[in-house]
Amino acid sequence: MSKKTPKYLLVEKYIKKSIKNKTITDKLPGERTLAKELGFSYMTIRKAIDNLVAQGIIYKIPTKGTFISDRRKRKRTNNIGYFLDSSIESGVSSPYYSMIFHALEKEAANHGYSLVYFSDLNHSNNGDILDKFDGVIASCFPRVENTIQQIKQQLPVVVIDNASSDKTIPSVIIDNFNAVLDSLDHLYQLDHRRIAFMTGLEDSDVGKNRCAGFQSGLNRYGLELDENLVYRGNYSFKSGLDGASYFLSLAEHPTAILCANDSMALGAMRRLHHEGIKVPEDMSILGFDDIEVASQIVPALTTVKAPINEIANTAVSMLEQLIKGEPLDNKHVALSAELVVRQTCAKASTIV
Amino acid sequence: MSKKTPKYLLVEKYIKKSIKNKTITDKLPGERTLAKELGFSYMTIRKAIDNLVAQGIIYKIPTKGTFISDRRKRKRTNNIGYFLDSSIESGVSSPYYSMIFHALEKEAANHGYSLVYFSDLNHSNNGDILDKFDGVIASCFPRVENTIQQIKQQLPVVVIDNASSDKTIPSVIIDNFNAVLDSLDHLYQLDHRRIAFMTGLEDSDVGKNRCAGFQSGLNRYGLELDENLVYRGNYSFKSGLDGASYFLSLAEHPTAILCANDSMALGAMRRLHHEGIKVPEDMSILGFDDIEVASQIVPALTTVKAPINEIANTAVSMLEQLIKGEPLDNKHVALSAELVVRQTCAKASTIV
DNA sequence: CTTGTATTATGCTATATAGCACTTTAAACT
DNA sequence: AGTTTAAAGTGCTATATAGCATAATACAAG
Repeated sequence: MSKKTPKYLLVEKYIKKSIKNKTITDKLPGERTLAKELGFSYMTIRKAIDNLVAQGIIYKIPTKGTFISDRRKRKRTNNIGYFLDSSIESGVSSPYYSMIFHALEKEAANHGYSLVYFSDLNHSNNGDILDKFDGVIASCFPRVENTIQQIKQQLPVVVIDNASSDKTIPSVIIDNFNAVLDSLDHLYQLDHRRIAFMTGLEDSDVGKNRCAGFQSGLNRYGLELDENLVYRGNYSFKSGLDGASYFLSLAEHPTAILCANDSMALGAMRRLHHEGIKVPEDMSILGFDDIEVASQIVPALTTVKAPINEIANTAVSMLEQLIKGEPLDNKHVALSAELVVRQTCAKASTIV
Repeated sequence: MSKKTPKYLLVEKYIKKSIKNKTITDKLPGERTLAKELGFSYMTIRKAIDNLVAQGIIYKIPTKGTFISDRRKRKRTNNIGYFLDSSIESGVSSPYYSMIFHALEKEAANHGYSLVYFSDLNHSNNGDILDKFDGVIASCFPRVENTIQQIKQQLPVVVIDNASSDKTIPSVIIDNFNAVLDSLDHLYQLDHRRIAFMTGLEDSDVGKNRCAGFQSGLNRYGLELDENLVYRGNYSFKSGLDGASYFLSLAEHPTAILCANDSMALGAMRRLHHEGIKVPEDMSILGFDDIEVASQIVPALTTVKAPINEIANTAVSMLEQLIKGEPLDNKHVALSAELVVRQTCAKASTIV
């Protein structure tokens, strides 16, 4: 095939093979030794080795020797990848994730990294998209755990939104449990007793913990969980619409709806308005996330403010440590979120 | 400083300088010639040249010679940069720009590129951030023209949102003029005669053309431009708030407000609601962009839908052509935007 | 005017050799 | 036992030289 393969290429191949076969495990023989062993001249061996160094396969320390590169020591790209599954509705342009992305980008820039958003491991024409990154921050959902495992094989990963079932992967999440607990508390203080809950997807920790917080809050006040007052949504505006319709179809309406995110709260508000039910006079609404419009709509939405900047800050710092090979003090961080009271919750009316 | 700079480094420096000084313009002298000229040995010169090749500064063709790399022939990164000035409020997480970003990312992925958002040329720790890109799509505003010129020196650029004053830079923009004309038409058909206009920043083409469209629409119907009915906003929610306050302070209220973007429309609606003025019964509101919430709020906003996907599609395709060195048929593309009628515009009430 | 051949220039491969700077190790000397 | 010195090993720089493969050019022959 090739007319004549240069010797230095043969040497390269030989060394590569030796590494793969683990004939060589850590340190290569000295250049002069190798030259004698293989029967080529010193300078020829040198050229081969220099090429391998350029390829990042091995590295040299003068006066010490030549060593096999470990994966971690690959060339720095100063890029961080942000992975968000493409099945998320409107992806990184959704109100919540666009805030996350923006905060991550700012924080990454502060640490000297560029942030690259990707939602697919395979869309890169040439080679692995992961080669572009020093590390990855991923929004974790159960359906995406496989992908995250793949990424983990090659790069340091920090997971946000949900912890991974693989507890070796560091995570930065929101303390959803207590946030929902606080929300429910707020409604209880306003004399609400028939409080409905509009869940998000319950496959994830976020969903589960928000549900658990709701359940636990009810318990605290000695209220029973009425399954009829739980609507299983999917975080979308439309499911907010549908959820509200459902609650209105009940013989006894709830007096308040606690929504697992703001988009559903918006949907609920719209449907209620359409049905002539006033928020907050006739029905209180409480959201989660504090997306930008929450404070802009009429009436302004009472909601839980997700600590976006802290999430970004923490996640990027953790990832940077991993990239540098430093150990983490806390692998799993849960940040608390504050309720921000605006206009969509009022005293429960006695007439329902 | 350095104990002893190796000769090959001196040679590298010398060659680099020669290229910069244009002492060498296209082709380098032969390796042997250079060796004689500089008084170093052939192999030393060779090493220097090989390094420069590795750095991508020059390239060699056997039997032909060694040549200075054209910037265009640098190594492909398969990244596209998206530049959005950091002075844009909430940047890429703003409702409009997050849609743009998301659409660009999808389109870039379709073409095998990753999209990297950046808002600053200088935040990269090591080296030029532009080295990471094959080309750049930039949201163009007057205050940013300098930056775009800098980028243009190194990379192909396509500009969106506004055309650059440098007409050699290809652009993809919205036909704002006709879009506003259509909006005004819509209001006129609903019998509005006192139509207010809430402008965006008038430093850019977007702002100017939306104003011009407004002016021209008035002319078409023989209406006078009443300067009192123009409020100069800045695209922010807050300026929508303020603009509405201003219009309400007038002795004679307008019957409709045409807003240069949706965020201001949202602001206006909020203020109007606060003042007890019903939309659309008492006042019609018309926005621009069709951000996600526009269709979700109550009442749903009548607005102009920006052709986000077409913009992304066109811009990425154009940029790809530039990257490949192919010529463009149309350097400047203007896409038309459609009015989408929802619930915030009604027949003008006779009583004002 | 074409054709074939020789020359020349180019970068590429390969080898041999000499010395430098630095670190580790071993030996020699208090 | 501790210190000093010497030797060996490492990768790095530098040079000289010989020949290869290819392409362009020049030149002579037909």
